[in-house]
Amino acid sequence: MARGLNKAMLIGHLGNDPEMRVTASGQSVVNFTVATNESFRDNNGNMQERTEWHRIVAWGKLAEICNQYLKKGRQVYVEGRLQTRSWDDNKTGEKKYTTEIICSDMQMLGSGRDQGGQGYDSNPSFQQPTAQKNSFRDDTPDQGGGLSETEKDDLPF
Amino acid sequence: MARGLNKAMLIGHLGNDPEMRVTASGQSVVNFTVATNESFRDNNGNMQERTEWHRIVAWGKLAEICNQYLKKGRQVYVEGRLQTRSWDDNKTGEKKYTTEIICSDMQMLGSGRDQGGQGYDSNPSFQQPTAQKNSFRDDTPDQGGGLSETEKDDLPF
Amino acid sequence: MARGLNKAMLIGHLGNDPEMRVTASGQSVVNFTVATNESFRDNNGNMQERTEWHRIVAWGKLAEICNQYLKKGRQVYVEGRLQTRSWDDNKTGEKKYTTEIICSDMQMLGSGRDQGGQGYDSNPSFQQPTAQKNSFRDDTPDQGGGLSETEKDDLPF
Amino acid sequence: MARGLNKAMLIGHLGNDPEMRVTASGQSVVNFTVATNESFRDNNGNMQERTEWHRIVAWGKLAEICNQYLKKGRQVYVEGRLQTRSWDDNKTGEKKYTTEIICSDMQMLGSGRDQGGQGYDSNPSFQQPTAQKNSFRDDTPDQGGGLSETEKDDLPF
DNA sequence: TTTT
DNA sequence: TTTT
Repeated sequence: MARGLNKAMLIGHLGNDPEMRVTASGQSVVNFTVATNESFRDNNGNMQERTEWHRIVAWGKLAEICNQYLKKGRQVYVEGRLQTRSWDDNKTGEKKYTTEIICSDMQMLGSGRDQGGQGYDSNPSFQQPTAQKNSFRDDTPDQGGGLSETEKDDLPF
Repeated sequence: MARGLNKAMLIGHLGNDPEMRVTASGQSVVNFTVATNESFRDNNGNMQERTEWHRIVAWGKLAEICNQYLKKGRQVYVEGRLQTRSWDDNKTGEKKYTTEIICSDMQMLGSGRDQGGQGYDSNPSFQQPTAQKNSFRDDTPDQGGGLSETEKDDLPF
Repeated sequence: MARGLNKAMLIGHLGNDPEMRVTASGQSVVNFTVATNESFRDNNGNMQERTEWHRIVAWGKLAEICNQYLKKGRQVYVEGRLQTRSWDDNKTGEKKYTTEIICSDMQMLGSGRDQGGQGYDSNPSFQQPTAQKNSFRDDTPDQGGGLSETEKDDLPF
Repeated sequence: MARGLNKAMLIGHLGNDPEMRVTASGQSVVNFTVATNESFRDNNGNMQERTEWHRIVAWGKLAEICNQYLKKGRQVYVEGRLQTRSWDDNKTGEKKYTTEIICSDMQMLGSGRDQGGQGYDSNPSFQQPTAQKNSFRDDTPDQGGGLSETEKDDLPF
């Protein structure tokens, strides 16, 4: 239920295996990072490469799919909304911020054959997992925003 | 020149007037914030509203258009790529991060009549500004990434 | 539940009032067109304008929101998936095709004050309609694709 | 140079090898189709698959890259704008329409190792082609729309 | 800090 | 920390 648009779309590779946990209220949540690469010609005419790293968060059934099928190195499409969280750094007492993509859609790209996966697509009975944010979720209190403070304290990041 | 996809798309309202400056090398750069609003029903069934704030950076001709036509409160569509910058906080000596959207396309939404603009669309000869990132730029060193360290030190954020 | 990505995103103005109907199975469906404008410089250096027309279809609760709040001339954001239908032209016996955007998200843009609407935003108690495709729908057979042939014959376009 | 937004984004597989030609005015143009797949549960609870076919057109340098590197079966990301063309069917004298995606960005997905390509990524000196629509093009008369009638008659579709 |  |  949006007024306005807040959308991020990435195609890149996972920088680490997904890290999964369950909140106090029983919600699954997964975190991973995705690198997007861009090449451009610098002032001297040489090709340069820049890598941008993105923090991805997925909830519920989508979290479980990410946890089960994604691995470090895997190429993915990720769609979601941008969210900036703040927290107090205990050491310095300062407020810190981090921007994450709250994932609502994920697609595995490539065949998986050479992506370090556990070979799901060599299994003929494999059903490509459906990675759209589970729809019964869309009308429920929004994850992340709707979390109780207890749950927020629980978050592994 | 991308390998992969790194795209953000917003529809929201400016939280402040654009702030423009020119780098040491003569590049125009503008900064502004955009709020996206989302309403959702909380655990108790009450409508809640969440506002997400986004930091927008535009370069070159697009910066000048943003500076000239956008005002606090104006509704806009913004498209760009996500970029996370880090800097050293002089007070604490810590590394800090901020994520921005490097704007490549901007569209003004609504009629402008009631958006605090300077009435550009009451002028019959007005040509809606073209807000696509100036194209001769696409092959040149990418702004933001391609900046010299001097210019980076110069940045007003 | 997608494998792959099939997404269209538009910002434009309605070319007609939405046309609503209910299928034999009781599903609401609405049709309208959206014009997107593009200006470019032609070979002789003159500014030219091109208008592209898009056919939009919405189902269920989203159809009802579109029908209730959208009017010819209104500026909207529309997101959906591309779908090409074919039918047999009775006169010529030939197969014909049309491509539509099956809408999953709609946002009204601008204030509505000068958009020929029925003044919803002058009503202080107005709650901006939520235009995301109703989520309980996402797990049901997909509309449009899942229609019975009877319903398809029924479609008003 | 847009007023409004007209964007399509696909991830899918090529249904045929790209077909390339050069217009009378010397512009390269390439055509290919992309299939996007969607799986959903039908009224009887069985998994169904739907395939949607999209017609892609690319111009200029991007056409040449598509022609050189894409093959039937290859997985790609395609971004572009929707354009509906009409022509007179000589047999029936009727006007017919087709909707295409005028490609402005293309990314090859997966490793290419198992995608029927000519093995470009087994070549260590291979530089991933840059597939963004050539940027000097953005300020020139828009391809497709800016074509002379002669060129349009020439088009191979 | 925006907007409805 | 990914990938080509």
